[in-house]
Amino acid sequence: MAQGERRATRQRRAVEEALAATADFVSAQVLHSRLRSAGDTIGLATVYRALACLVEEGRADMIRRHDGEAIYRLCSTDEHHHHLVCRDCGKTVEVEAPQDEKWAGELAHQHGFSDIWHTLEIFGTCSTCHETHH
Amino acid sequence: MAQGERRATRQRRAVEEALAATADFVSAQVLHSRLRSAGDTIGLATVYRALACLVEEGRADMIRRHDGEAIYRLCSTDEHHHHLVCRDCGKTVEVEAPQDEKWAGELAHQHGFSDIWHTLEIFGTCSTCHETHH
DNA sequence: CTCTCTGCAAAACATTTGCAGTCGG
DNA sequence: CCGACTGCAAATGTTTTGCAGAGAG
Repeated sequence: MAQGERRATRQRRAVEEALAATADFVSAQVLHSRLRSAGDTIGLATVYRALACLVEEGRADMIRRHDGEAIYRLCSTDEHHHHLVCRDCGKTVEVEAPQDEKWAGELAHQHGFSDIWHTLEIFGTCSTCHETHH
Repeated sequence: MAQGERRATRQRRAVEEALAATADFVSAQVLHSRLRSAGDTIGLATVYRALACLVEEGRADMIRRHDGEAIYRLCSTDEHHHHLVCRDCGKTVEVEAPQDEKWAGELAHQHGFSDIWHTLEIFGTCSTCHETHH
């Protein structure tokens, strides 16, 4: 957890590559089974640990589905942004909210809050999944 | 789950009252221990079931903390709104985002998404907890 | 060599479910 | 009375942790 050094191992690399190969948000579980299917030998715990590192380093985003599962994605930019996520397949579109940044900050400040952090995620069903449904 | 009739029981009422007595978001676990401490005899599973009903009926809101725990609160209005929540004590301020509603809808539509749903929660540390910290 | 990382199995949690008994309407 | 509701314990599903051994630097 606390980074004393942080080593580049085969597994760590594999997780990052798998994450990079996915344009959309994926859960640790899914990522793990993909790696296994691809022939990699890696434990689920290791996937979780690797993801935690990436998030801690600020190289990946983690958001929560409404059902509580955590889903991850490599950050494409350093800037704060939000997502439009398909709740079925996970397909993601990165979007930015015009003035939410300062709006949220000011609002919070007015109420005496500090260390502000905010989420804005839009979930929906993408056209592909919509058709597939029935 | 599916409402065939829905009965008003002592436990159901107790959960709703306890929720009403709390201006802020609370987790099912916390609500349960409060009820127990207050002398009520009620099972944790029942609390979960009661909360699920309230949410289903649209009488309560459920949001997810970043750590994945679900927290609940009675809805004060029927209108869609967002929250400014203290991550330490749970203190909540109800806020509304100017035009996020239509913005999110249009944006999603442009990308072919349907059944839109969105979250916008602002987390921070309220002044009281900020002082308490050190 | 040393110290972090890994795998695995067990543990920790939050939440759900199966069931037999309870009780609202 | 009938069927929804309850408590409890067991089951789930995700994420974390303990530990002995492996491997990066």
